[in-house]
Amino acid sequence: MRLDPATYQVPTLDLARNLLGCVLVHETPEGRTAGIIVETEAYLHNDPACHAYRRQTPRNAPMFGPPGMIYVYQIYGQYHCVNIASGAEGIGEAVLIRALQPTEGLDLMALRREVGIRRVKAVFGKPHVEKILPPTQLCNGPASLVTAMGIHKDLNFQMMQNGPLSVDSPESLDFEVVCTTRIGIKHGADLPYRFYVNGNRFVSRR
DNA sequence: GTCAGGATTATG
DNA sequence: ATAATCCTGACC
Repeated sequence: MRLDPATYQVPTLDLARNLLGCVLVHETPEGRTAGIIVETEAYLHNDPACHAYRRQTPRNAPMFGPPGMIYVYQIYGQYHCVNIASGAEGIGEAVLIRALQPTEGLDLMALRREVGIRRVKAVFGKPHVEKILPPTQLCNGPASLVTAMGIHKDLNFQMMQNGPLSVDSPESLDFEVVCTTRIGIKHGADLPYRFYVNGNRFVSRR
């Protein structure tokens, strides 16, 4: 069942924490994929690592939308990451989804990932070699999970409260949360805005 | 118009 | 450790 809309109406750091254990679901013509959110990062309006730190621009506009708005952006020319806008409308904040524990559509996820890998290999000009991705490597990074879930830029500005991409209520809350510094950023690297499920094997950078 | 750089990933 | 890759935002 989809999260109650009120769930998104909390401070961004709280949302990042509360999203752990919830289930990200994407319904597409190819099939349904889903996974438990096991790692997130918060990006606040007064945080130098935040895309919305300076001003509102065409790219970061979804971050200024109402809580629950989807923000998909491209990074390093070839990857995409998905965020959920948070905080009051007009304030640019969001939660980055960094890793999932896959629960549904693992075959479809593997297929989507394989196509992505094949594309990378083609760029390198090397022959394609069949690669078998274990479940732990299907969604263990922000760009990996976006590929596995079939998330595209066309979800930008859409809402988690309705539409094909959604977050469902947790099936279990029987886990401990670890809070540490974020990954892959230069500015604000010392801020403890990363949250993950303690001991979970599906978290990135294990 | 120009240009440096990035919330990553796969490979060596 | 490093290349791949291109869009975005800053600046002139």
